[in-house]
Amino acid sequence: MAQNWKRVILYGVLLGAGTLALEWLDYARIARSHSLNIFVFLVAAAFLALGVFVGVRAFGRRVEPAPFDGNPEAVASLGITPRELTVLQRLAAGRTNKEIAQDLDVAPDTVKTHVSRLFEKLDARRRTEAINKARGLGIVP
Amino acid sequence: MAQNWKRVILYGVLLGAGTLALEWLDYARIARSHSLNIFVFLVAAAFLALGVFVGVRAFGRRVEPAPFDGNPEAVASLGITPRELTVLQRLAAGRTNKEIAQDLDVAPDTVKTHVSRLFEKLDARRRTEAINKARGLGIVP
DNA sequence: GGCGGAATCACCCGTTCGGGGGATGGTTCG
DNA sequence: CGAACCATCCCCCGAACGGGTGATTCCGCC
Repeated sequence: MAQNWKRVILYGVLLGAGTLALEWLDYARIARSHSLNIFVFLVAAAFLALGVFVGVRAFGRRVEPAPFDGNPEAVASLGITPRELTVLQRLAAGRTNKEIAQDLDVAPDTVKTHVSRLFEKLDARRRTEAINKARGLGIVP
Repeated sequence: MAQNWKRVILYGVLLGAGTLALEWLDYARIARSHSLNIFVFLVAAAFLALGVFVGVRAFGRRVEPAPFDGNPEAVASLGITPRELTVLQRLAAGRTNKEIAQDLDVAPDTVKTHVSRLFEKLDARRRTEAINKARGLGIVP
């Protein structure tokens, strides 16, 4: 949300810059010395291109239910600790407790504890359930 | 893909219509009787709006890796049977073998067989792995 | 009419999960 | 300092999972 405002301002500035650039061209002189048709065509083409660019950049993609930004809000509101988050990411990657333990260089029992806590915080009883809920929250891709 | 061509043609026609509309306005007369500034501004604004519209419609969203259409091609190429597919969908929903058995009104051992075959066909050794691969192929949401 | 694929079910066996419980260090904060 | 929290590890135990093998039924197809 915060980024959207920045985006709007950015493109507003871009539009202003484009307008100023046109002024700078001293278009009236061009229009007098050349065909008005050509000048208007150039203006139209330039703004058309600018419009396409702005349209794509400002309103393109998006919409996807969970854009996956790691959703720090959800992580924080659920009280998921950093260590638990790393475990959750590997859990969602389909790794076993033992594999996660080797990845993180800890004992399998430690991973079990983290996973159990994750189950509580995500209100899940199985790892597949935890994966689905984490995905639904955008915590995991 | 086929729809994209239609889309390109449609917007091409739209652009042509816009240009003709401008001609129809007898812009030269307007330009002479009013300020050239105003006229150019109007043209720019109109094409800018058109550009945004075209940009959003032609290039908006898209891109999502697996649009999820149930991907019948992948299902067929992997030789996944209809029954296995229904099992796979529930498997991906995070249900246990026993729950799936109750859903489909069969014995748990039957579900185990289907799941084992799915593992072979998806080249997975764990259900979490199977879920990820099926998702990557767009077979499940 | 037999042959193969599918769906169904069964049994065995070893591994993994998941739920208890408890314990130890280290930090941070009041 | 003590409480709270985090991370780490241990043990027990029942349930679920996964691999292997085999059997039956049904159906379509050559």
